[in-house]
Amino acid sequence: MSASPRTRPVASPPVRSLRRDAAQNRVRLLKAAEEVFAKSGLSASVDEVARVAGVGMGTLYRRFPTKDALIRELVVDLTKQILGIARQAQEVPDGAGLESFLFATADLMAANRGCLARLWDSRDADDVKDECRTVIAGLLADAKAHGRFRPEAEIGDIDLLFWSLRGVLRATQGLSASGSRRHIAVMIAGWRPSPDPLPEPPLSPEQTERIRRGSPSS
Amino acid sequence: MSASPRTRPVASPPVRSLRRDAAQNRVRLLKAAEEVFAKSGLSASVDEVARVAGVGMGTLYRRFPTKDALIRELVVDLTKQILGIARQAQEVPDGAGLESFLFATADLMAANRGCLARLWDSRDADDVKDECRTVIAGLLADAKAHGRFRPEAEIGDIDLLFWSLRGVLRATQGLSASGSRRHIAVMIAGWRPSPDPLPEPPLSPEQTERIRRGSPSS
Amino acid sequence: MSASPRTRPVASPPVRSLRRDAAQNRVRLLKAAEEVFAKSGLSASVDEVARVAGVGMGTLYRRFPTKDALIRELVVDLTKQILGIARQAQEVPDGAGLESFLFATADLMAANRGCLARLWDSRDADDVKDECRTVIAGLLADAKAHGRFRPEAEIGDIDLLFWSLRGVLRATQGLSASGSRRHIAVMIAGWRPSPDPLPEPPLSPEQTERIRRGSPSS
Amino acid sequence: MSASPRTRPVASPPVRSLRRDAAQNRVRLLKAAEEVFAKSGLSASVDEVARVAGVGMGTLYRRFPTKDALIRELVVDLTKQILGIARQAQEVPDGAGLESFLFATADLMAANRGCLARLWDSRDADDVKDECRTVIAGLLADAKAHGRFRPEAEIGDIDLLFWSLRGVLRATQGLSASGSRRHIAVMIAGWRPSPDPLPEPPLSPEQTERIRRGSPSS
DNA sequence: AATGAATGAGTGTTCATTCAT
DNA sequence: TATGAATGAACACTCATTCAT
Repeated sequence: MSASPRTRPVASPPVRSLRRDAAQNRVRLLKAAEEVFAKSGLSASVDEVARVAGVGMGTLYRRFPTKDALIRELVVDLTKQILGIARQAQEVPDGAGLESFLFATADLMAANRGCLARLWDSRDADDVKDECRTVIAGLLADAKAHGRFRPEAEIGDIDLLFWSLRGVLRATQGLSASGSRRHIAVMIAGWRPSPDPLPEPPLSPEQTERIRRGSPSS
Repeated sequence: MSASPRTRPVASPPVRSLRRDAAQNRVRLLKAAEEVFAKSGLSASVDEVARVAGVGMGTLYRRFPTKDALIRELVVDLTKQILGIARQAQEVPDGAGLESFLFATADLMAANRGCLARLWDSRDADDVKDECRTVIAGLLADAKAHGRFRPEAEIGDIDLLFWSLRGVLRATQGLSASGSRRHIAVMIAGWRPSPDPLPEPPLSPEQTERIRRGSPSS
Repeated sequence: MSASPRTRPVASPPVRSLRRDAAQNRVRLLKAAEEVFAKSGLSASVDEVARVAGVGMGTLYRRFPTKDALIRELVVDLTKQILGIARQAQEVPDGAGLESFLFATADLMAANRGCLARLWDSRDADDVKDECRTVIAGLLADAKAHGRFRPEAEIGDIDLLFWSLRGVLRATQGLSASGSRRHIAVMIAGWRPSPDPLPEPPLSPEQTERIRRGSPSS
Repeated sequence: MSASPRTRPVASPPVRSLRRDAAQNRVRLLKAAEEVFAKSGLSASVDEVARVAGVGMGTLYRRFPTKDALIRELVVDLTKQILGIARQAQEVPDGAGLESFLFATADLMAANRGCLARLWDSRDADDVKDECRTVIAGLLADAKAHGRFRPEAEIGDIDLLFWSLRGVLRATQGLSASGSRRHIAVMIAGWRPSPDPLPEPPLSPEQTERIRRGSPSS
């Protein structure tokens, strides 16, 4: 809090930093949005968000031009955290990175249910998601190389896995993350190498892409 | 089913077809609702449903007293079909009934995405769902007895599986059922008996019940 | 009920008589309308009226071109009955005709509350009402001549009295006619000749007329 | 009230007049509602009220959560004014308070016809109405004690009187208050002590209560 | 910069009236 | 002719967004 060496010099020009209270309001609004959307879904009113944040409507709309932009910001934040987790998982040895990534992400999502509905099927934070995807692809390759995942597993299967996880999290709203952890555990078991091949082919990359690039639904 | 003498000749018109029109409209409305809700979610407007069905607002409200009742009807119809599938699955030998039930249900749900959001977390058609659950519990016991499912599997895990399936179906809107079939295949593989125990405990029956009896969310 | 001399010959052409069942439906509808409107006000739906009458909507609209016409018919019927009472009151001796007319009319209205809201301020049955007014004017003159009513009483004061009576009947819906009878009694007492003149002038005939000819309100 | 030092100079604008606008709109809405309901009845649409007030629908609903609440506010306002009049009437000597109360109330109601339909048969402002009733009972007792009202007069008869007054006011919409004043004058004359007893008994308190506590009708 | 009042298009629903059967 | 299903304009009310203060 003191003027430590880390503090960015006041005059730094490239990103015009928000004034202290403005930034505070921004954070407050994001927290309130997460809370409100987690409780009542994305159809909750912006008035409710502003009320919980303790700011006026005008302030909300000064920080975020539309309700959609507010949600998008939640999505971007969450995506960035997931990317962080994925990168940490790269350090895990013996091809177990993917698994630890999945469990950690499930826990993170359980604590950030507000914007899950928009997490994987909107064009928000596409660059971050692309990077995330690259890292995950590496984790998957590593897992397969170490014999922890079936060789048939493709990156699109991780999409499937996340979509299914979202379904579990949506249903277990208000409960602990144990449901989603159990779900992840079963899915990982399903992806372990096995003499029985999967009877169903994977989604084609085109299909997956169409979904990932899809417009945000209601 | 055969052309029995009782079958009225196709061309006879003047019999009392008033009801037939009404029934036609009913079906048209349900189809339109399924289509519209599948595309735009349950928050789609009833005007849109009526427009797609090609009828006036009043007709919709003559058949279904509220928008909710319309959705409920979709849910009830689908639940009944699922129960039918479950019963057929009871005939499948060697403990494979559960698996064929899961694949068939995934296909059915893929063709009826409109009301999935209400399928498992509303109190609609509770009696049918309860019966469904009983049949499924039998299928699961059978599968476990034949060594096709882990002994740790509980009925609540089937809930988890359906919630995850809903997530996949929601994400793959507009696509074929292949994604959901692949997901089911992986999950079944995950439930196959294995020396590695699942690291996570199941949801308690109380938790599952709380979700199943929950109020319809947005 | 027998073919008495008074019975109009069946073949009489000038008014084409409705077929028996049609006339029955007409009566049933009027009774149902009276009942429904008395219970729920004139804003009750025509569906309800048809339902209570036990006929279809089409039948209702065949007999009465609009809801308004149905109400008007109730008004006309009631007005005719009031005219009948007024004429009978002409036979009462000693200037007491007006008073007996008022009590009798109050009772009649209490039993026909359905259309009271339209009774005195619409243009329905204007000819009958005009005749009614003439007879009442005679009763009033008679009452004044016999010293039973103040000489200051004018025909417009009878309008006032009926309007006030309607207010009482509206308020005492569901109760007996005793409230309205008491009200009439007090008003008659107020109109008895007295040394104290009324401090307020009567409504001008123009004002009264404007109300009587007013458009039907909601 | 005088130009005290505290009075802020008229021209000072920047003080915090947000609330002033809101209050202005509130008053404008109440005036518009009164006007619209007086002209078209309580079934007039809220759009019409908003239009006449010159504000958007949202503003109306910001001030009053439902149409009913708007009407209720009119009722409450009017009831409070009536209570004020009743209290002033307590100062009138010689038992004439009730009469001056009745005339003043008739004038007030004539200027506030919009919500009369709800004034006496809803549970709005019940506490104010109860107090009003107590004061009126005192006025009536005083009038009887001074020989200005028949001893048979009961508080329920004042209800009757007000119901009848409402009928007159409803009918004389668009006219001056002279009709209602004349009506009050006649009723007061009718309640003057007289050797002729009223031929009808009063409403029982139970009956009156049932009406006063009745649900709002259409 | 912050506030919260104002806006108005949109929602679910009703109901007088029409019309196919 | 009788039926009741179909119609659609109208209603009460909501909410994302704008704007005066």
